[in-house]
Amino acid sequence: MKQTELFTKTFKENPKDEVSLNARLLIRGGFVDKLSAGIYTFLPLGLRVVNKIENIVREEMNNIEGQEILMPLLHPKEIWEESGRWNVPEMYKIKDENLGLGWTHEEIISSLMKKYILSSKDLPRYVYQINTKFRNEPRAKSGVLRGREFRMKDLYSFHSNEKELDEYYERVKQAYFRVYERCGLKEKTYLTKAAGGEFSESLSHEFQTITSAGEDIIYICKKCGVAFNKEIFKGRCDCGSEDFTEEKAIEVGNIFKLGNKYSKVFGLKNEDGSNVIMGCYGIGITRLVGAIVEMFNDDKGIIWPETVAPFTVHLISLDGGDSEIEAKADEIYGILQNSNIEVLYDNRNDKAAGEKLNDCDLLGIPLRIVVSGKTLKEESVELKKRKEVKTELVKIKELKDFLKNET
RNA sequence: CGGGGCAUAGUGAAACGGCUAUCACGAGUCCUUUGGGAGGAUUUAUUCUGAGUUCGAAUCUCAGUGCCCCGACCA
Repeated sequence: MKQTELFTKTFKENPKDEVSLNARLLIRGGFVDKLSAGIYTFLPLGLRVVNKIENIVREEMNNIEGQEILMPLLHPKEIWEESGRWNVPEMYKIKDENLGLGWTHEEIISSLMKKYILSSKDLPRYVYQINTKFRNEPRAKSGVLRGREFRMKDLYSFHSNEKELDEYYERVKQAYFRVYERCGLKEKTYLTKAAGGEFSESLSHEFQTITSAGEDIIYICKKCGVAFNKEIFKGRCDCGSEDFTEEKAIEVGNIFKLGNKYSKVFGLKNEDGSNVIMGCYGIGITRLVGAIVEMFNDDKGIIWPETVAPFTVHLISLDGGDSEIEAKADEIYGILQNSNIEVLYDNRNDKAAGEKLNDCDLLGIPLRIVVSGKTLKEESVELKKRKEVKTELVKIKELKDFLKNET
């Protein structure tokens, strides 16, 4: 993608009033535009990141036999009255209060499955969607970390008995860890025991990523590494230890054993009359974008992990209007494209070198390749990784092979 | 939902109740420029909305709206 054609814009100044680091960097870099508190447009750069993350999540859900569906966002009042959750504060109501905007989908999936699960022959079932959620937040804040409208993956599992749920629940846990690993968050993400909330009688598990931008407090057992959310923390770990570290963390996922709570309401039954057992599993996609930004940045901008970066290579032409250098940069752009490398090509010829380089740091694409008169004298280009300081010259002839080994 | 702060070009800022609301950057046009935000010329506003005080309001008062932060809440 040529940067002259890319629909976005970077900003030199931090947005006024915006304290949250992810909001500052995402807005300044032109990844997102804020329409209102907690309501964002994802511009091409930001959407590429969202899509990268969604695809990682999709692959991992498919790996545990999840099947993707897409549920509606307009929800009739009646279906929510079944479970008694029509009047919760989260619900945005529209159309004279006969429709609500979906803030979660237990009711919808349960009433759907009522038609498709007629006996234990139809079990187990694992279905998920990646979709928008609306939530009437009393206080949207912290950039994309807590929005009133956001992207979320929600997986629902249906089983004939508890044992089967328990087994699948463990598989989902592992799949979630693979998602966080692939997003670069593994070291800082802890499986955390938390309250079940209104969804579940038993406890739930959260996946909490340690960051000062987080709004939860968790206690991590120094002995066994299990974490506890402050809301249920009793000062003593299951392993017997009472030695903990306290951390601020952001909840990047949450899994629940719903048991028969919704199957009872919506009449999901096995042939012997017992209730179907359910689990549900959520990952906040756009929250993950924010968490990654909070985690990976420096004073110049974002440092995307390669797996979620909007592009792999940022090619920068410092040609000074010199048509020979420009032609050479075009040629290198072609080489990169032919190698199937996702490349953003800064071919702007009306920008000073400093502005291009600063934009490059702000956007945080993992690998920078500079073409200039200086490098062309050596028949080379200059490579620099965003997360490193050192640069190196690579002969243009050898570039293709070099990148094959790098990426 | 309680508490606090803020609201002026696209962005960031300035302006004692009083002169034509100022500056920087950005953006448009023309020229010169290109290794860390370069220079010149020129263009770029309903001071959030509504009411009030006053000879006179960006500035003071009241109400509303929006945004940010703390707390409460929170798949």
